[in-house]
Amino acid sequence: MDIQPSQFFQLLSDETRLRCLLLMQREGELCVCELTHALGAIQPKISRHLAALRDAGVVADRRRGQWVFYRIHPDLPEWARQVIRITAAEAGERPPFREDRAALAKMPNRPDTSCCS
Amino acid sequence: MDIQPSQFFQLLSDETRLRCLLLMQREGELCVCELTHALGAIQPKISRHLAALRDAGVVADRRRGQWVFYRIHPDLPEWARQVIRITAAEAGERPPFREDRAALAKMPNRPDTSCCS
DNA sequence: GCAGAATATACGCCATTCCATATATATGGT
DNA sequence: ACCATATATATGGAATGGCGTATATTCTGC
Repeated sequence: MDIQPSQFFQLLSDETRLRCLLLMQREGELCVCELTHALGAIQPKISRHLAALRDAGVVADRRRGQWVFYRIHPDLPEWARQVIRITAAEAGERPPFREDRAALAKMPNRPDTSCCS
Repeated sequence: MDIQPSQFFQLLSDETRLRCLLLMQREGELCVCELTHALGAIQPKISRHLAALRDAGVVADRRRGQWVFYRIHPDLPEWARQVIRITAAEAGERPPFREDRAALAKMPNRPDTSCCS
């Protein structure tokens, strides 16, 4: 579970992937439909980008019922976690990242809260 | 002189650019021929990547005689400098970054030292 | 088993990026 | 002015990457 710096940065270079990662950094585990709603994107687009992050070991996925929850991989090397943390601190209060969190907060029927686990 | 995170990461996602940046992080100012020698790359390749970094404000250039020296831009935002620093600390002792420094150290007639300034 | 919801993948298309070769520009020494 | 060195850019081709649409898979509730 090692990742080359250039590959890691390549994954962060896409705004959709970066928005997903920063959202996970703040919110913890999120399912595909939450990310889809928060970013205002179509589902295959989110799934495709999450697959890229998963294949590289940057995020981990966990199925719970019909939902699949993604989170920053617990075994992600510390330097990579630091990069994500620093970026979240810098950009987290600015568009489009701030708006992503706002949209997520307003999402109705979020799987975590709407139903028993 | 502001840079978007995704654009910054896109620039770091190319190994040639990353090697140049980490080398500048360690060595300070370097000219094109030093980077060309250290990476074992052809000159237009190095120039092209340096131009991309310069156009984004990630590095600054300074002409001194027939040489052009590049360095990490002094006005680069702190979060971006941190990302570079963290990456240098992580990868600096591993290939190919370690070898780049070794090759640079063995380079004959480096412009800084071979001649009066 | 079937219907519907959530997620994943396949496909074709377009945009971007990287490359090496060739050429242009700038500087210094004579 | 001329030549050599250092650097920059232009160009065309190959590879990569992102996109939306369509479709496949996986699960839940019945």
